Formats: sequence, C-alpha cells, structure tokens
Amino acid sequence: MAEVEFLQSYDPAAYERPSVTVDLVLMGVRDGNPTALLLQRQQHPHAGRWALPGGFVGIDEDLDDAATRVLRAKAGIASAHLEQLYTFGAPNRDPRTRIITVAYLVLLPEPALAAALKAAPALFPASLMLAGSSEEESPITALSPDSEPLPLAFDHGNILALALQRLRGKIDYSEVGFALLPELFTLRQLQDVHEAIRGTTLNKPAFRRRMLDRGWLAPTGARETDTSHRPAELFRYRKPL
Amino acid sequence: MAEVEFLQSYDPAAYERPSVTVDLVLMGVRDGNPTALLLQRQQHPHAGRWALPGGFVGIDEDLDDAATRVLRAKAGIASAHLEQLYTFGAPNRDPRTRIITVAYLVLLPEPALAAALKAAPALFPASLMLAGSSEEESPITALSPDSEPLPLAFDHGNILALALQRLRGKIDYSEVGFALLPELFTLRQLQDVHEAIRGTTLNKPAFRRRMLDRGWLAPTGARETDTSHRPAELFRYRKPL
DNA sequence: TAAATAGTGTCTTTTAGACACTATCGC
DNA sequence: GCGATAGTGTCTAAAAGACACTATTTA
Repeated sequence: MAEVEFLQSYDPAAYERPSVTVDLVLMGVRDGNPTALLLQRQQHPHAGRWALPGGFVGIDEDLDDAATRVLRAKAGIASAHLEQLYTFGAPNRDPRTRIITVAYLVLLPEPALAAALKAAPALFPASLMLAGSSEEESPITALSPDSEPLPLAFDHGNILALALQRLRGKIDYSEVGFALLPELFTLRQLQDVHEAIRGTTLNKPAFRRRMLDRGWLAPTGARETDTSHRPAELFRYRKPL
Repeated sequence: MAEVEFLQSYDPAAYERPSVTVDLVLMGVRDGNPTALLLQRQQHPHAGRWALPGGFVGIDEDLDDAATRVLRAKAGIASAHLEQLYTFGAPNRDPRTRIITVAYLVLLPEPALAAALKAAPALFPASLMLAGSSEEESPITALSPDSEPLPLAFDHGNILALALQRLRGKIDYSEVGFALLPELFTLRQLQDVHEAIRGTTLNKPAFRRRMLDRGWLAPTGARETDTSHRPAELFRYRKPL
C-alpha cells in the first residue's frame, strides 16, 4: 500500500478523472412562495424535464468563479448572494458519464428574479414545496405558475430540497433574508420573506423587536408610495459591527 | 453559444477534467481541546508539513463511499459520524495539477480517537485553536501535544477552520455532540464536550435542563465506577421521536 | 369618516443564567 | 466525618408569543 500511496500522491494523472460541473439554485420569493428558476431540457437525457442551470468547471477556474460565470451566462445576472451548497457525486446521477456537481445557492431579490426571467426567457419560475419528512418518492415538489407539477431532471429534486432546507435553517439567526429583498424594503416585506421561507406565520411585534434589536436595520426616513393606506417606513440592511 | 451549449451537454468528455479527492477532518475532543488527526507529509510538495488524510475518488465510486474507504484505510475506523463539509477547488491549491477536494467531517468519540492513534501510528493528534475573526495569516492554529505549532500543508488550514466552525455552529441545537462521546457517558462528559467545541464554559443547571428536556437522553440507571467521589449516572443517546 | 395597514404597550409564558444548597460516593 | 463531585431548588433576567390598542395614510 505504501507504493500505491506514493503513486497516488506523485502522479494523480494516472487516475481516471470525473467531469465536474456547477449547478445553480436560483432562489427567490414570488407571491409569497419560495421559488426557483429552472430550464426545460431539450436534449437527452431527461429531455422535457426541468433542470437547474449549470455548466462545466474550467480546468483552471475556481469553483466560485465558475458559478459566477454560469450565473451571468444563463441568467444575465452580474452579482448576487452566492454560496456553495453541497457536492453531489453519486456514480450514476448522470447516465452519460461520471459527473460530480458542486451545487450553489443563489439568492435573488424579487426585482432581480423578474429581471432574470425577462433577460433569459428560457428560465421558468417554479414554486417549491418540501415533501413530508418521511421517505417519499420525491423530496420536493416544483409547481409551475398554474400549479402544474414539474418533473425534475437528474437528482435536481434532491438539490432543490437541500437548498430550501439550508435556507430555512439559516434564516432565523442569520442575515440571509436580506439577500431576498431589494435595497429598500419595509418590515412587512421582510416578515413576508421570512414567512415564505419558513412556511409558517410569525408574530408581528416579536418579529419587529427581534429585527430592530439586532441592529441590522437602518431607517431611511422615506416611506412607501402608491399604497392605498398608511405607507410603511423603508429600511435598508446595515451590516453589523 | 447555443452550439457550445449543445456540445457541452452532448459530449462532456471533450472538456479537460480535474482530479477529485476526498480529505477527512478526523475530529474529537482530547484533554478538553478540539483535536484533529493529521499526517506528516513525506513527499513533495509541502514535505514535512501536516495534512489531512485523503485519497482519490474512484471513477465509479460515490463520494461518501470514498470517504468511508479512506477512513478505514488511513485510520482503521470502520464506522463513525461522517458528513460532507465543503468542496475546495481553488485552481492552484495543489501545485502538481488541478485537484478539487471534497472535505468531510468525521466525529470520533475519545475511545475511537485513541484507537485510531494506535491502529495508525502515522496519525498525529493536533489540538485546534481558531484564530481571531479578522484577516490573519492563518485561520487556525494546530498544536502538537507539547504545544508546538504544526505547519499545515496545502489549504488544509482553511479546511480545519471550517470544520471547527461548522461544529460550533451545530453543537448548540443539534445532536452532533453525542457523536463525540462513547455509548455511555455522564452529563458532565457531555458538558465538557460542548464546552471544548464552543470554547466557553456553560451553566451547569441550565445545561442539564436543556439536555434532559429535549428527550435526547436515556438514563441507564448505571453509574460511573473508579471515581474517588460520588459517581455520576450514565446516560445513553436516544434518537428523538 | 371609513377602510386598511403601520406601528406600539403591556401582560403572560418560556427559557436561560446565577448561585446556593443538598446528596452521595470513596476514603 | 472529610473531600470531592453529582445533582437540585429557586430567584432573577431576558426573550418570545398573544392581543388589543393607537396612528396615519388614501379614497
């Protein structure tokens, strides 16, 4: 084994290498639902099914850079909150050849989501519903705007489910929620985003207290316009000290 | 671009492929400190520096399977809590060739850690201290048992730092702490593990209340032996409903 | 003034920290 | 009984939920 060991560290090129891709979960909140942007596959395999936008990682390209490049190429988005999610590498996840994919979670404010749908007409918004906790056939359901279930390609259902779970786990105690809102927003919009991701309602006074006490919100003094009722104050996200 | 697109999905083999490895952070608590098991590199590059045990992913091998195989081959451990941590893929992280590594976190109870040190004499226990939050030269310090700093190979300092951060983030609200304890343990041992990972002390009554209220602990009725004082009750981890 | 939503005051409930106290073992 | 650590009772402080109330805008 010492010899094998030596060869392994001395000449990695001797080993057959897999292809590596990045796949992006473009996530936002639309009409009160967590939503991801999907592409319908035109070619075999899984033609007709819905897939995450993705692409191969260049041989001299950093993983984050590849994700950023794909984000621009497939959705026309120049910058967004982007974080690595998980790496999926089951041997037969792609029937063509061994492909290991590094999944990324991209969080889009509603305006950016709308802009992406316009700039990249192939993208399609799918609202997401996690399946019950037990072992189901599919861990997540993706619905088209008219509530048709969209069959998902490859293991992309698992990726979407993990993305939503990750977001749920983080939104309570971290600042990711702000990545789903435009620069100026009201406390109600912030609460709506939290409720959509968590899938539960929240207590209004407690929510406001929590957010304000954490020092994440800078009041702007400005207010909403075009409401038919009392306009709410607009806030801006302020990084903590 | 539609043409490129087509070629990409039709013939992934046309793209130059990176090597993919798994690297394991074998983590436990030793003498009240978070500790990882490292190997001293014998060959170029980074000869003499300390590295995580790792190995190449087989072309038809699942990532988790590769991690499990390396765990057994390099540490003689047949089973342990194992979870994927993060994928590191900076283009020059290895000077020989492009190597993307999927890092895994392996949690070892103290007896398993001692057994691994015995079964695999090349492994060396290093106690870990996270550096201050700001931009430092190194995000983590690994100290030998006699408190000598161990220089780390490749980007393994980043991997170790992320592993400890991940564990810190999870230990308060999840059940990972039990993966660092033997099957039977006392509440004091459980608290010691939590304190070591968090790097802070905890309030004893509050800690006991929290743990007992969550229903994670099954009393065994048995007690410690070989103490020179009142022996504590032994508990067992019980999966939640 | 009516409708609608923004925003607040306050009571209760829950949870965590502080700290002192009692309990039980070996010696 | 002494030393040492296990384990608990109880007060206080902080945070979260419930709920009703006031405030401010358009129409």
